[in-house]
Amino acid sequence: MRKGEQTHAAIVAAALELAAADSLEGLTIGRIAEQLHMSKAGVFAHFGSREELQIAVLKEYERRFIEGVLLPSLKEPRGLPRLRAMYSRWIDRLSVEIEKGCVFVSGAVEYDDRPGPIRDLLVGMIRSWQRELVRAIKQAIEVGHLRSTTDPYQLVFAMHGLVLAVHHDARLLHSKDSVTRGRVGFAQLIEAHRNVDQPESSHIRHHKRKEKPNGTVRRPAP
Amino acid sequence: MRKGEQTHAAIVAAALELAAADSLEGLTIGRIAEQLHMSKAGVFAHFGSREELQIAVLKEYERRFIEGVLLPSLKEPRGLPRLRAMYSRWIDRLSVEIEKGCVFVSGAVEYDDRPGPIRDLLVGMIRSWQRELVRAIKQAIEVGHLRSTTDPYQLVFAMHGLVLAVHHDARLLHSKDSVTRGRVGFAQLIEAHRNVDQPESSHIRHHKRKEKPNGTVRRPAP
DNA sequence: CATAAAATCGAACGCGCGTTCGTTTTTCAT
DNA sequence: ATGAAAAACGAACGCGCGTTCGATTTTATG
Repeated sequence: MRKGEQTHAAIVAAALELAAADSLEGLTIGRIAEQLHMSKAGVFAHFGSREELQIAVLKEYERRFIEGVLLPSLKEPRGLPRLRAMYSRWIDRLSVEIEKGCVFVSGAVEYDDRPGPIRDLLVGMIRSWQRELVRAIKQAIEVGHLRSTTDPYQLVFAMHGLVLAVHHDARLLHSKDSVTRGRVGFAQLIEAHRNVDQPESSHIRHHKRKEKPNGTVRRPAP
Repeated sequence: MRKGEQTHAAIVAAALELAAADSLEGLTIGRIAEQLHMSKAGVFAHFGSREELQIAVLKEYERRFIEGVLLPSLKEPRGLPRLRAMYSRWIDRLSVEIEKGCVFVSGAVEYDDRPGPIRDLLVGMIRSWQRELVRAIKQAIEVGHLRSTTDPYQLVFAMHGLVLAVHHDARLLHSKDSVTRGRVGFAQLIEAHRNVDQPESSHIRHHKRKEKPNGTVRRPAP
């Protein structure tokens, strides 16, 4: 049974690569089989349907995103440093994927009108990531890095827009400096919401946490 | 020969509708024929190839965009009013298309990796629109509404990102207030680049134009 | 009204797709 | 080493696609 899992993983890996280039909907069992020197039926047997294969690809993509973007950022201190890390690694990942294409971006467009399990999965993943961003922003407000007037989701909205613009300018318009523009845009965005009273570099954060000893501060009363 | 042009236009109109829902690449001659109660061959004969049909659809889309977004905005006075009108009408158009889908947005993703005449046409159209936005921003700087430190294309980049985010949140995430978020984001963006010395409402603009009587000011020395 | 031209049709072709199924090969615990 | 289980195969099916082509209908002009 070990061989099975092995090729299963190889198929997902190859499919992930093809999906990046041609999007999830462009995935073709024949092309995967060709790249792996297998028969179509051999590839097919591992999943039972093309849709199951697409779902496996999407889940693997999210796994890598969490591992490469979210988890390392959580090691940064709460507030702006962590938020900056999340955005920066997000852009980092995108700028690598720009050569091939990004499954989240192309999937978002392809499945915005195609109901089904794939769409549901994709929406769940993006919502989950946005929730993490909102949480990080709320923490940045709590520790005083961002103004309390900042609307967390509005900021996520603008950040997401910048990411989409980076993808658009780089892939469609072949712009060389789209990644730079994405970073500049974020810097300006943060500057506009920065709390001038309490600079980010101060270490008051730690004192504050001692004043409020209960660990998790998410979900302040609405 | 009059009947020919008539059905030709009807085909383009129907195709435009289908392309909005399923994107340009999802266009199907069979579906168009079905909707028009015609035969596939009858539809096909008007264009000679699917690609020619897609090109016709794209050109028609641009024609409507120029007519509905660009031209009315040019009637607004130069500076912030005109820039605001361009963005506002852009969003207006998008919020109508949100029900079905936007050809520019889906096309941008579908053709970012698919060379050919359609991609070239799409890129040309988007570049052209961005050029108009850059020009409007430069004028807003000249008349003193925006700070001279404003990087025109960086602002276009951020605006485009907001538009993409509106499309994304509305179509994929079914967000009710994505259009509002798009407008708020733009307002914040403009506020960040506003020239505090010279409020938009002042009419100094006219005096300035008398001082510099040469009509077109585009392309200041680089 | 006749008639050439233009428009539309219906049937068929080749293609690649996902999927099915019986067969064959490989794997792996005994 | 052996035999059952797992994995991979090859051929075929049905489907919808863009496209072709000869026949047919409709249009517009003298």
